[in-house]
Amino acid sequence: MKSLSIKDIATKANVSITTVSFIINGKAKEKSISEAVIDKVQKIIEESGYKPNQIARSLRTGNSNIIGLIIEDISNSFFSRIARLIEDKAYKKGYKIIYSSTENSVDKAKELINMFKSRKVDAYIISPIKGIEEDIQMLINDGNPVIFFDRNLPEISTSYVGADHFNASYQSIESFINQGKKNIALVTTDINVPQITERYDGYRKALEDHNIPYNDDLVLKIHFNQEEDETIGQIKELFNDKNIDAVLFATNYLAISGLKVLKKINKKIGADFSVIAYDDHEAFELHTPGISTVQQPLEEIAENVIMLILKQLSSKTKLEDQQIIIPAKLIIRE
Amino acid sequence: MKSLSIKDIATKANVSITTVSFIINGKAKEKSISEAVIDKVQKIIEESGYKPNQIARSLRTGNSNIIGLIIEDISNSFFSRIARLIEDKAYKKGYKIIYSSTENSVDKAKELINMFKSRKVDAYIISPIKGIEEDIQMLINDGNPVIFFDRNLPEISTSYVGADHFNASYQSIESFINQGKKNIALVTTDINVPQITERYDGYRKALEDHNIPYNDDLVLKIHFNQEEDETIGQIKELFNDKNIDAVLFATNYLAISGLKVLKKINKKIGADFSVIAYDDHEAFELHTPGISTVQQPLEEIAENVIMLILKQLSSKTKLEDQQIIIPAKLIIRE
DNA sequence: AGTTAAAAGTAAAACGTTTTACTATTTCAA
DNA sequence: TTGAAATAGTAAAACGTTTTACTTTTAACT
Repeated sequence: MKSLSIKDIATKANVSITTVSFIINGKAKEKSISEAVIDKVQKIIEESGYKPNQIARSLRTGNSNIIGLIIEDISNSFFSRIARLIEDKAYKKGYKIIYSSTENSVDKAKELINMFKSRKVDAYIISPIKGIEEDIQMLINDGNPVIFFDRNLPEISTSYVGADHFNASYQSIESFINQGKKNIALVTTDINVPQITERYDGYRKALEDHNIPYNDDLVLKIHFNQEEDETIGQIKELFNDKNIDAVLFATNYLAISGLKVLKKINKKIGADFSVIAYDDHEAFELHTPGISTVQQPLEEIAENVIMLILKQLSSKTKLEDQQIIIPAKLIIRE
Repeated sequence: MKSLSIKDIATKANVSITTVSFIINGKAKEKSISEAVIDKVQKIIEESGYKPNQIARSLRTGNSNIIGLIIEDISNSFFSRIARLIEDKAYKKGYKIIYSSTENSVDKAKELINMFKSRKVDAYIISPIKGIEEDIQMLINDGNPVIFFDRNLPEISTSYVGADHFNASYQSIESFINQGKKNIALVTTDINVPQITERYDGYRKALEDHNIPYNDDLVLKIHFNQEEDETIGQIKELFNDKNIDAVLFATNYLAISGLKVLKKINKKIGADFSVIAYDDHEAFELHTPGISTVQQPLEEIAENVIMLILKQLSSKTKLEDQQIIIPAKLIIRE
């Protein structure tokens, strides 16, 4: 069964296609279409269940009312929660979100950008990875609104919304130090983006400011794409071989791997071994004892992302780039 | 900067639009275009970075190479994990997935269907909710491939892939009984879909088969859309007021609320109080003691969904409906 | 009574593709 | 040397909208 077109409606109502189009788009008044005709056409549309073909519409107008969201991995709870919030807020403004995961693959990221481009999404919300700078610069050059969140690419100048990773990390380490810890480890990834390096910088600076010598042996950089088993092995080595009394995990999935290790080697979290995880997760609240975490302000991040995007979409001219850094919250659990 | 069109390429190559189109779509040979021309055009396409406008393409061909995925909530780990798997597999076959959450709202579900429809997605993968039967029936009548997963709607006849909820639930309860439990509670939701009612039926049947009287007081039906605080309150009441030695949670988020209650009232899981959760979650593995769970076969579900969809998409005729029920796995953790 | 302005509506081009039906040239067998 | 078949390619219609520029009718004012 072919679906109805504007032509069918026009025929049924005995008016021109143009008239129907004006009515659909709420321009009837301004184009001086009579009440009688408006009512008639609207009734027919209602009864027939006609919905305009968005593809034809996009082809003609050049925009789609769709915002593309590119993230690392939708099955990571940080991203899925933020995706949900962004979707919610965009939806209320009449925008739809389509999202896809890069899985940290440069090739897939590029393909996704191409797919979104050839589908003419109106704007891009991206948690970027290294290696796609050129592609993104092209998007920007072509006049597409692009906004980064969570991660940033210093080479690209565009708006960015993210948490204050440096300070969150600094404060975490400081809280360890205040508890009297001296041998503080950092488990992080080797992804080379500011969002991650800032956590490292915060770690280092906090040690330095409190006159604790930095020890490279206590920093474990996990390769970003490896199997969890391998990660667990490396963390186990760290915990077994080094003398450690506190550890900061730079992402929630690293923390989860770390907790699995602790369970396996039967090491208890307590007075002589403290843990803080970056990015909250349901497992941390439930854990006994509760795992302290750095909570990213998801709601605020989503809010600001959407706010910036919508502002740009409704403006004729290119707005100035903004860097919105939102403090993260250290949640201490016992 | 306007993006290139096929026309630009044709002009540059000094050939017709038709020729370029044939080359792009790999029909050059069959349409007898000479090697020389093919090479020339391909080189130009390569150099210029031209990408066909998918919108125009969709408008003309009537399909989009996009599959719409409608789920309840992308921030629920069951859905986000399955979404990721489906996305992965579809991607490898050249299909893109766009997904959106219904949040258990009939209105939003209907809107999503309309949005997908007006964007001409090639197929629909839906975890359905009550109240959208009519809309889905229309999709099917219009000849769209539709496949349900996780949940089913008995009124609609279409393919379905899901876990064997009845037996999973039955086995869970049986394992309680084998441990000598007598007062077994069920915490479930009041969503009225087979996927949920089967879990209830399995619970009841297992009790019955082992001559344990069914007690309505031990079944708590949580309203599907309420705040977590309220849920926690109700579960707390159940745990405090009734004499219970085991509990099956029918979804992972209910189990998480339940674990929070246990932590709060300081009730320990152990010999005299057992727990099984439906749908695994990282928190369950990490929990001390580990929480036993019914693991849904995510990989197989995703696999079968995609397999059925692709089969339908590549077939001219409507294939017969299939109901694929996959056993779930009871994981006992100590 | 004649002019102008407003009201009510429409024809047709354009968006960027795919595809059908066609033309013109070359090859080759009889 | 003819004519059929193969080769190499193209013009134009169609997909379903939006929008510009236009026409016709009615009303309003001198």
